[in-house]
Amino acid sequence: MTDQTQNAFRALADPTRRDILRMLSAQDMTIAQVSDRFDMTRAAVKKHLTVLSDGGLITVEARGRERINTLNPAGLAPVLNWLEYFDCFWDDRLDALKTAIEKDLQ
Amino acid sequence: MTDQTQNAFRALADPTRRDILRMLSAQDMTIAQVSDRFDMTRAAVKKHLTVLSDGGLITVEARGRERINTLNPAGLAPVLNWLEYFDCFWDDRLDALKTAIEKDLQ
DNA sequence: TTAATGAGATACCATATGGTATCATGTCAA
DNA sequence: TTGACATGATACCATATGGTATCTCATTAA
Repeated sequence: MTDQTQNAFRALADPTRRDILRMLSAQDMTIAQVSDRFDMTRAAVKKHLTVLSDGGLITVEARGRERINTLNPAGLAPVLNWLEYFDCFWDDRLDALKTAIEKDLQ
Repeated sequence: MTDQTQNAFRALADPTRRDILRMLSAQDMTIAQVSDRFDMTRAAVKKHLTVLSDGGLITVEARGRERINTLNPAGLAPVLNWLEYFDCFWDDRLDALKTAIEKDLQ
């Protein structure tokens, strides 16, 4: 398996990082903008962004003295690819899965 | 989101645990059987199985003095549910995603 | 009954992780 | 030029994590 698979799974393992991804899905943000939404220091948020970048889930682009963080949905590919391996089980137990999803949504 | 979401993502974050899930997709296994396939102690494997169980990704059933570990595909539901949030981006960038998946498969 | 065996429980260790504080650097604006 | 500001970098801390060793318990087989 590629290293990206591990890096992506690791990046997704933290709830703060998953929240950041959702925020970035709405709009690109600077580090300061992301930090404003969390009760932690900018340095801590910066660390999370580095992990997300290592996982290929975001891209960072310099714009003057700012750094624009952008969601990179393609970075989820290794994760989806790994999960696809279990598709055959979902065929068998699709009903149970759907029920579980609906329950989780409640 | 439910606690199961966090527990499931955390369980998937370790490569050993992902390997265990793939093994269990082929057949149910006792702790000893799983341990035989890894270069680590039974106690370490047992810890991983506990994390997988906490994440709802496997079920454990006692049979005599053995414990049968079984894959629970439905436990992936919270993960899939979370990932579904990004479906709208995949619509936009489906080609890039497919390319990324194919690249990851190589 | 008595070992042998599969698993659970606990203590312990090294390192990774998530966080802070602090200082340095580059860039924008007056 | 000179601050002010967004970010980078480093050192440091507490706790989580992945691992081992060891002991105990329950069950199976001789």
